[in-house]
Amino acid sequence: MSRPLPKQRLRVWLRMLAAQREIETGLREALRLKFDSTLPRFDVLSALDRYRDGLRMSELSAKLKVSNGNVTGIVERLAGEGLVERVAVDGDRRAMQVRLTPTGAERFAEMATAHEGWIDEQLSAFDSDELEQLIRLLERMGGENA
Amino acid sequence: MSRPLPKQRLRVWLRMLAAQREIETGLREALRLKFDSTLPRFDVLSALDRYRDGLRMSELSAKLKVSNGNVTGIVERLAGEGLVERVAVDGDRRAMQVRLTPTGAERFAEMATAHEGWIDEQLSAFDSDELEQLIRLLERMGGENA
DNA sequence: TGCAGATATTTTATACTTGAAATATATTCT
DNA sequence: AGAATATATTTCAAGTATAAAATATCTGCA
Repeated sequence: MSRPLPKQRLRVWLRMLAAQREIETGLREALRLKFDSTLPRFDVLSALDRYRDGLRMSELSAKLKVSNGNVTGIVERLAGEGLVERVAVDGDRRAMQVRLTPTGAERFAEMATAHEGWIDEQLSAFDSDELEQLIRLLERMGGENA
Repeated sequence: MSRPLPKQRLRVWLRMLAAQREIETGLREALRLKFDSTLPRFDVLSALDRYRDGLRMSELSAKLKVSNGNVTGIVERLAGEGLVERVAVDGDRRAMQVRLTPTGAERFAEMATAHEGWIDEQLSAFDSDELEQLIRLLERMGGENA
């Protein structure tokens, strides 16, 4: 005799929000204290680290699933810090290619190491099997995505 | 021969972020289109709906786990829409009690019904057993919380 | 009583986020 | 070529979010 499905689903959703918020709060603070940075900036650096040739603004916002205007601001700040650079795309004067500077790459490497450690702590309660279970379940959440 | 634990944990985290973002994007848009409202506002109304006598600003921000200043702004807008009201707490002139207006209660009831339906859709892939599994796993995520 | 410290809330500065409008450049079609 | 349309990006307005400073009030204690 379990509760009705819709309520159960709602409960899962609320629990997920809570877990996420808690972990994110920790990450945000750690990033601020250790690197004087933020999660959105980390996300941008992370995407650019994976694509060393750089990405266009629109590719960047597509990868991160945030709006174009949003990326404009974050990249602007990262450029101000000397961590990324914007170069003209030849053949299309509308477009901008963004990529890590050497400093940015170095910086990101440090941040990524720390980041992985923090997540490892936050999810330390789970063993390999449980993590696999989680992945499988989470992959089916929302819709038809990777 | 599975991948190292820290990487696996990172993968779970990233997958969780993705799922959450996707669902939230849908919710946000639905709330905007159907109710000309937002998720943060919904969250505040939801908390006040559970505590019909009202909550103080600080109780509200504690429940929602957002900063005090943040709640100030959201409540201000909700008050402007006539959905909540702020009343002085007698015995403590520093404090403010916030509660739903009748209009706010009505409005929230509609929103809550729709909200539950949206979540039900987003998590429609899961049956009762899987939802229980998810709850149990998510409850262990982060730290020592409910 | 009166003041030192604690508490409740708002204000401020800064950043992030979106959706929509604006700008600039490309492309397509006749 | 020139106009209409499409694409890439930025700008804008509004809202959300935090941390820290400022206000206002309360409490406990000398």
